Amino acid sequence: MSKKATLKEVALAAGVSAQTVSRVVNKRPDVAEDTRLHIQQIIEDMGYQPNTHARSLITRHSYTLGVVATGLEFFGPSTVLVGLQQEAEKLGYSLNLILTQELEKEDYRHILNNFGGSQVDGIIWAVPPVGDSRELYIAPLLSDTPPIIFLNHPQVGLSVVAIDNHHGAVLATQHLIEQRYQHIGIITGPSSWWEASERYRGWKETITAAGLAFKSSFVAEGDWTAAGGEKAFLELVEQNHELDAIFVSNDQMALGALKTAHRLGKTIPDNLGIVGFDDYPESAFFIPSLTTIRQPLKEMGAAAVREVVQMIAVHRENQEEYEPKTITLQPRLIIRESSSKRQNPEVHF
Amino acid sequence: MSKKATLKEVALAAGVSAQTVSRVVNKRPDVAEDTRLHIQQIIEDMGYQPNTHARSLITRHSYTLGVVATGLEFFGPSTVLVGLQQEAEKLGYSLNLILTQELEKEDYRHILNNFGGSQVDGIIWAVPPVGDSRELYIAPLLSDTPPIIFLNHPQVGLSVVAIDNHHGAVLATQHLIEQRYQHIGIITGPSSWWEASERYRGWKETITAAGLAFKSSFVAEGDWTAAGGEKAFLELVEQNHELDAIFVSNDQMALGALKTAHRLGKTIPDNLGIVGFDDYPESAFFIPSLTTIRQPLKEMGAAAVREVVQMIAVHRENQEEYEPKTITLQPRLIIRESSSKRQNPEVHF
DNA sequence: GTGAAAGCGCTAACAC
DNA sequence: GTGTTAGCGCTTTCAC
Repeated sequence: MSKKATLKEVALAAGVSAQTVSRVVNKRPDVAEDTRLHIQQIIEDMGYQPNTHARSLITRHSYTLGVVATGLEFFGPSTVLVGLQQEAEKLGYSLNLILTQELEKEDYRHILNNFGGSQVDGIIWAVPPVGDSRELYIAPLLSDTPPIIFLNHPQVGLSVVAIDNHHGAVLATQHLIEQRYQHIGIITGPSSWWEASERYRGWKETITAAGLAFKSSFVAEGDWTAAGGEKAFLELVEQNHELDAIFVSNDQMALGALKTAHRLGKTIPDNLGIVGFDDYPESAFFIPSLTTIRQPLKEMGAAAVREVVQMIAVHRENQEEYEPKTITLQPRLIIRESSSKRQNPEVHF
Repeated sequence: MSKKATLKEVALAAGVSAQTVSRVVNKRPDVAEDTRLHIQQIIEDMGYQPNTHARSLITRHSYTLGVVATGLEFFGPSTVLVGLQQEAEKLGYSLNLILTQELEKEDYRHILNNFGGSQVDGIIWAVPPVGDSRELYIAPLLSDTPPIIFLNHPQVGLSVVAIDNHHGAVLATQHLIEQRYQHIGIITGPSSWWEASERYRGWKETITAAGLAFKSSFVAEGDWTAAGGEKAFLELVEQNHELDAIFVSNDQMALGALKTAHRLGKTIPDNLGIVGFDDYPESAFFIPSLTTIRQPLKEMGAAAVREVVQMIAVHRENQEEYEPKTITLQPRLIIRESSSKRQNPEVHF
């Protein structure tokens, strides 16, 4: 009982050869029905579980996916992880999880080496690109790694699943314009983040296209946290008395903005319209409830797993490279109180 | 380049035996310094990575921990996971992550079987006990599993790392009493959850000990969500006009309560004191900011990993069982605006 | 349908 | 210090 049963032991107990047991375990058709039933019974009785390591040693695949992630304390990344895990489980894969703290070069090489030894069949890169870090690690990645897919991460010549951050920002800004706000500022994420700059781009293009004023003082940089949002909000309103709406690049910073607006006696949405980004579960319960952009996070995780499993299959059959693919998912606007001027009926001229 | 180098190939290239290379890879002392340097160079050149599966096949340990978790979309569980992963990495272990959706029997057996085959050295059970589910799966666990540790999960005769939920509730309730609130209600989590009932117990004992009124109408059950908190809050205030404080069993439900109080024109903290539980990162930015109980979640994860690694070591040396241990971590009170009566100076008679 | 032999990549035990 | 032999638990190939 204490020691695990092996294939050989099952074979011995069943009075057949190891191969026959192997056939039963792997559901091969070429086993007599009697034999199969008999062996299945013995397997059940002995509580036999095939050793996946021994198996993968010979089959060359582990049915394990390596996931490199970060910021799991936050809603976004952890929701993506849920999507990854659920889809992986559905497709018979398990997940080997690595978290990074710092986003520097040394780290990455180490992680990839690590995956090299642990025989993952594919890698899902769920660490956001910050600054020029992607230039740093792209080179060592290209040779000798299993299929790899990047999440929310522009990569030339590699497969990517991304949410259309630019379009999300456009939706948010357009909505504010439709609500007849005229002077629309932005609180961005850290400028070194790709996602932050995409959202900024969407905002800027939209207000410019609508003929609204663009001033550099309309832009304040936050750090994704509520505290940072508070600080950026103060900067913005102190420097721009005319501002009547702000697109905040995530919900946490928007919460900081909401709180500070409340403290300053600015009425939202009447004095000031606010739209966030992410759709935290709590955002519907902020005071006032927060209009925001919902991202299909679980779907992104699931799509990444599906794609990388595809890549693995192709990689195995033909030795040739898989055609890099970019899958883009669309976010959508969730309208709540923080952006709906009450005295402004929904009339557009 | 495309095919991975093996030990044998390195040995061939270095003109030594496989064994010697193995010694170098495993940092054994009994290798001549010259040989070691030479081999290390070749290893570097060939980009050799030892195959962990082959290794664990023979050493009998995989340096992998199985983690069974759920609710990773939420702050608590995902923060615990961060603690788990960080400590695991520190100790040279990687994580094999399984998420459960439903908390029923079938599921569990399947998961454990799965771990059986994938050669995890230990298991961390991070799924909260709900109802009598623990009775259902405890039996099959006991035989034939690697060392296992439970998080926030009472288990007779097994190792556990838990946060003292009861004490946290005592802290919260005592704080409200010190603030001179007199009629203190509670919004609980689902009664089938162990954590919820522990918090309830702490509240009840504390108000009773203080000689305050206990009425069954002072208790409303929520479902951990903000929407549930809203509903429970309405029940509570409609049925008890005298209520002047509520201990809410988590911050999300507290947020729902805060919003509803605001809508009903109840002033917090003056009309009504609120204390939450969890200390979400956002709780400091709620309106008003939320007094709450902070749990050492990362520490819990880290402690669990340390403990299970201990258990693995003992399990390997002496065949005898490891002495089950219960590690209890203390939460602490974080005082903010939602519980501090302004007109009430801190005078105790 | 079933079995025997060989070997995946590595390390344990022992020889020298 | 270093090499040789054996074998972890499994699947593949090929024989019968």
